[in-house]
Amino acid sequence: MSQREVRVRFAPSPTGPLHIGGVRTALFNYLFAKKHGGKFILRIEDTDSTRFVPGAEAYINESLKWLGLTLDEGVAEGGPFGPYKQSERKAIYKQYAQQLIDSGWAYYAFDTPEQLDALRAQHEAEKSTFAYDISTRNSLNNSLSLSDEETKARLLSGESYVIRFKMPENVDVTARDLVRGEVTFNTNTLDDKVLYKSADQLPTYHLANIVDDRLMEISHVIRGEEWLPSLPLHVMLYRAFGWESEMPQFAHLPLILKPSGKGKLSKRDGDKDGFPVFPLQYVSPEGEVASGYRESGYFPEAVNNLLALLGWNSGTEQEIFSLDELVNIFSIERVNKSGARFDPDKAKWFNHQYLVNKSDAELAQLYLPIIREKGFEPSLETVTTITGLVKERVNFVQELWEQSYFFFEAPSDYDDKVVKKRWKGDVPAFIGEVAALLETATIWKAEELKQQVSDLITAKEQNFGGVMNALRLALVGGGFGPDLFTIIELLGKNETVSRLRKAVEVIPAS
RNA sequence: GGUCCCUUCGUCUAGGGGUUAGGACGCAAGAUUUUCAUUCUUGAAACAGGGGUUCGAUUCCCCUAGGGACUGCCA
Repeated sequence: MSQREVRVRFAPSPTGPLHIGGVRTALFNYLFAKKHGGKFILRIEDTDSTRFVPGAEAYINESLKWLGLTLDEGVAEGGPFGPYKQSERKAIYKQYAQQLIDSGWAYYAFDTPEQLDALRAQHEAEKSTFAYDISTRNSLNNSLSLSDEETKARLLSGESYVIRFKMPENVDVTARDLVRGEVTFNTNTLDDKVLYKSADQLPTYHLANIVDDRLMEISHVIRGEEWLPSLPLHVMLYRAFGWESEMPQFAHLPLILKPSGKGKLSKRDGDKDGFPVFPLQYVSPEGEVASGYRESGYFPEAVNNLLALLGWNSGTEQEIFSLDELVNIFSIERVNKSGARFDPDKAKWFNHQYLVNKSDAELAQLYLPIIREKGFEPSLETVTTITGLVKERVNFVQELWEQSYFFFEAPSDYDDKVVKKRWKGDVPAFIGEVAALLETATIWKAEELKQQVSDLITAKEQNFGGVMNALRLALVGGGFGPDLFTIIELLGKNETVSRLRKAVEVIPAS
């Protein structure tokens, strides 16, 4: 590779929230840039004036920020190659489009969208496909089929037009892709793409992308595989401008596929598979709400980690990586070619790993607001202790409550299945005896209490497991929770005895 | 339909001419914790098919099949 500075860009269009496929592309760009000591740039591709969505750009920025993908240059960050928003670069593109016209690589076309739609419909009816290409361009309304006078007259009259690329005939275009190797296309299968539209004085993606990557000195274009079909067009554009020898290198990332069914994951998949497709919760201008990883309780580190392993792997058996570790170990050569199906279960597992690895105190800080919302005001130490007791069994901070609510309030109902299995025979009566025993206890320590209860069980010839489960039922309302005597110690004598008495009174023996 | 891309357990993947084809998620069983979870151990589970090349192909080549992307005055 040359000595050229690595400069990569993430170039979303602000037509809505970013989805995790886009986030993954951003992440890989970031990792690649940082790995090579280069720059990570955000460029807003808002050349479609009709699809602008208010708030989308802010959403993109907030998402990157949440994930810790720090930008070196961008709309808000500025930089020596600005502006970084294409709608603010309007004046730049026109001359490049003109350059292509002048050199014969492009032409004016006056066909209206309606006319083209009609042609497409007509061809479809005849089971063929309409393409604006070498086979049809001479019979359509453009500067190739019209006389120079006619073209000039139409332009002068202010008739709206479009500038199309004149795809040359029968050229094999070979491009090198960093993940796929060489890819070859023949220009006969390509059409004359629109590069510029007079209606809003803006280029289309294709022109803007080439011009900006050139002007911003982008060294590597890392984008999704959905762009692979336009690679030959882009190469031809570099060729047409005479920039081919300094063209960026390309890497097309495999797609992220839906967990169920077929096809690539899309924004419209929303929450229907029970997991978020967006980094942050998104409320559309129409008021529709789609959930986000952040609001669902995912840690940003976990999201980065799980996304990194979708389409890339280190070649080792390590699966948990911090962002810094990823930067160190990332390489584009180890990116996979095939699409990866998103696995919601594994995503949760990743979050679990990060959650468990956080200190009890740190998690307690995150858990405390939830407890307060429920109306309790425990000390941070208490919450820290409780968090440590149950964190192994949850994937998300918000699940901590369902695993530990009984430390704060008595169960209001009891799991039927457990009642049926454990609350029978002379067990309820014996629980009453345990209550009486505990009431007289003088040393309120888990080990001590366990000893006393065990002695009572032995003396009364009860079954240890059965009694323990019944106690558990009475104290937490079900068959779950951490070590029982730890719970009892934390609950304190009054609360423990009162819960046992209440259970004996309230739960019908079966 | 056309063009291009892809194909190892259900999923994410390692591997790569000779391997008991490895790991992770999930699933199942067992152990331990005289209670729950954790943890541990074990198990089931894959080279899409057919042709070559080769002493030998899961690995290299070709074909078929399957999947995917693109096919807009969208990105």
